[in-house]
Amino acid sequence: MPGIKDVAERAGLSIATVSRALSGKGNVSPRSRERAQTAAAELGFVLSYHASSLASGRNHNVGVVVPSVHRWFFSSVVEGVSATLLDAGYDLTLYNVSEGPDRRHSVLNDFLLRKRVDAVIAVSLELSEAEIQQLLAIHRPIVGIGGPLPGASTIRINDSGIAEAATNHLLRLGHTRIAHMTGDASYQQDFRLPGTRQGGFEKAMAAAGVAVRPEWQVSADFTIQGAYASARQLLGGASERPTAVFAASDEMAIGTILAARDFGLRIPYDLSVIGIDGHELGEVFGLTTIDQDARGQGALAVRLLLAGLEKAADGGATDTEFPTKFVVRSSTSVPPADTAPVR
Amino acid sequence: MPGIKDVAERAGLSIATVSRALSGKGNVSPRSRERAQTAAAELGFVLSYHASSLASGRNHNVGVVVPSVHRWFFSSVVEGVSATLLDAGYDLTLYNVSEGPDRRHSVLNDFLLRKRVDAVIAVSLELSEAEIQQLLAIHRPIVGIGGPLPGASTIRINDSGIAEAATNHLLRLGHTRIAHMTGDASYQQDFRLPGTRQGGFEKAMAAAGVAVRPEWQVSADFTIQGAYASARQLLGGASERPTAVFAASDEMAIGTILAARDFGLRIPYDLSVIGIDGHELGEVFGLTTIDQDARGQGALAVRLLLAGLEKAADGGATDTEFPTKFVVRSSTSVPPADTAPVR
DNA sequence: CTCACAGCTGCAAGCGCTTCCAAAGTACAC
DNA sequence: GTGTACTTTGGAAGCGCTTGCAGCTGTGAG
Repeated sequence: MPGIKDVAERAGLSIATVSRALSGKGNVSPRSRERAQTAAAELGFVLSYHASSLASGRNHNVGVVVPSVHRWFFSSVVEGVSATLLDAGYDLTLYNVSEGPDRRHSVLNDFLLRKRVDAVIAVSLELSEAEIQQLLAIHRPIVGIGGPLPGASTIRINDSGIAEAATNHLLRLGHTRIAHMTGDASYQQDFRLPGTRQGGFEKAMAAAGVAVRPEWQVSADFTIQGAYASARQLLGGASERPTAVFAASDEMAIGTILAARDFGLRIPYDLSVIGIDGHELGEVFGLTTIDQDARGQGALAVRLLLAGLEKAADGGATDTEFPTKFVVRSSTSVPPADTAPVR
Repeated sequence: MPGIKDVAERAGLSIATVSRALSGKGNVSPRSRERAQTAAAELGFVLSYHASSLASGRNHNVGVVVPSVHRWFFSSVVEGVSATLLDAGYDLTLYNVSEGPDRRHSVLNDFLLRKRVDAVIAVSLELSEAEIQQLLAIHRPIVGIGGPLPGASTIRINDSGIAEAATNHLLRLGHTRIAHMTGDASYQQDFRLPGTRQGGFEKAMAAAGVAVRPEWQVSADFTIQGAYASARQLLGGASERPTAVFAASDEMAIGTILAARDFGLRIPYDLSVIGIDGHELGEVFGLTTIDQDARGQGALAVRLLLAGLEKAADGGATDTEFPTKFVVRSSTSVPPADTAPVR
């Protein structure tokens, strides 16, 4: 394996100059730069990552901690992060902590803290106070996406606000019998957010003077299949049926639609459904939703981090609200005429 | 930040002994080990990743190259890989090359080759001859999953065989009007496998003496939404309708089911559908499928790699066929009675 | 009691770069 | 021609560990 020394010899330059030429830092005459690059190319030489990092103290590597890359939101974010990082010449070290607190703990201790990363992006993690302290203690830029991370910069959407907007959309259409499917991920403690969306729903309902019926408040695990099961209960029960469902995620909205179809309910004539996310499948189901550009959030997170890294600015924690977009499709409309089906 | 030196002083040992104690290599008396560990813990010291790597020549990091973490198969594999690597104390550097050949090229050149990884796992990548050579040239263990990678070890399922099995399942039920939805990902050159599954389908059909109708051979991009669009064409056309569809992936099978429902077709009475994958959503749709344990494949890949790394065995390229499992649910049954709906 | 051997330990030489520093070269104005 | 202010260059000191080597200690056998 050729080393920088070999390149230097071949180019007739000193090691120092080759280093500067190849890394682009410092002043090097165009001629020297050219010669260094040529020599490096001829030898098939690339700088050793570890040696560079050790000597310079920089890693060009950011750690991304996610609950599970297998889920829509997280994999979308990771795609955005990945593309942006790669463009910037950074590596992405992925920590998929789907296996619970233990895994999370070992990741924090054995990996992140081992100075391997210049920065970390934490997606929707629910960390303990101690864990947050650990993270902050390594004094590296951190940004949290979609989850509270006291002390660090965060990117989030206005969960409460969009939940209100979604609910208001239904209310304005004339619905009063509105169910809400909230996210519940007790089986996996890493999730976040149910609260705020539910809060927005309740706020909008209260503002409109419409009662929230407890039996129409259901929950699911954010998956299509989980929502499907919950929706079957909601819609198939002996009690009165809602005329609209606001699901806290598109996947849950889709699960709801599937369940509704099972009962012969037509969307949107018999039941309106609205979600949140901007999931690719939304189009197939004509799903009205509020699009949060997950990839965009990932990309933004990287830009924030890199800005922080370049300036070495400890710039304090900023809290960025990411914009969302209301997408009206065909899954929502006015409620059934007054002769609505009520068993 | 404390260094190993500080630990050594505090423990009253030499740097060398502390290093051996903490890394677990070499002979250290239990007493020294204990003291080193205590001192390290007290100081909150962790070995520097880069320094260790530089000095030892090992990285404890494997690169994973995938076309897109946003897709079911890939994210499943990554989860399996991630969990297994984390257990083994390795880092996972993710290269999500969804943006085409350019991105792939830069990943190979600027990242993987920079000696940052001890090994690489390539998932379903369609690499050029030159790219494969590059990969092999770095002399690190490589394993390919679900894609041919001449010269490297691979893990794959018997695509042709399971496609035959799926087709035979339909044939045995009495179907003769069988459509096949094959995978086509021209928009993204990184994918793999359409060929072999389609081959298995044709083989089974030929063996049964059943004609393959060209108009019943459709393709989609492996997504639910793509398959939905294709299936609408297939099922809504003016021509005769098949009584069964074998889709090359579960997501495409689900897209097909959704399209069928749009036309009022009942599954499986009017149309049988079978897929391949073992997708979580399969249960919701009662989808008959052939389960390839994607997580398991990822885990196996890691085990193969680590085995190779430990032994420094150049062990030669092995080709492992990963077992699959036929899962019969409710989306397949006998074809409609002879008075089948034919327009 | 001595010797061979094995287990421990510490010294010091790197691993392959980056970057400080000082020296040398270059350009321009006076 | 001289002085000033840059730009460009090379020497060399690390970055924070790992590990070969040699010395030291303790053990059991002879």
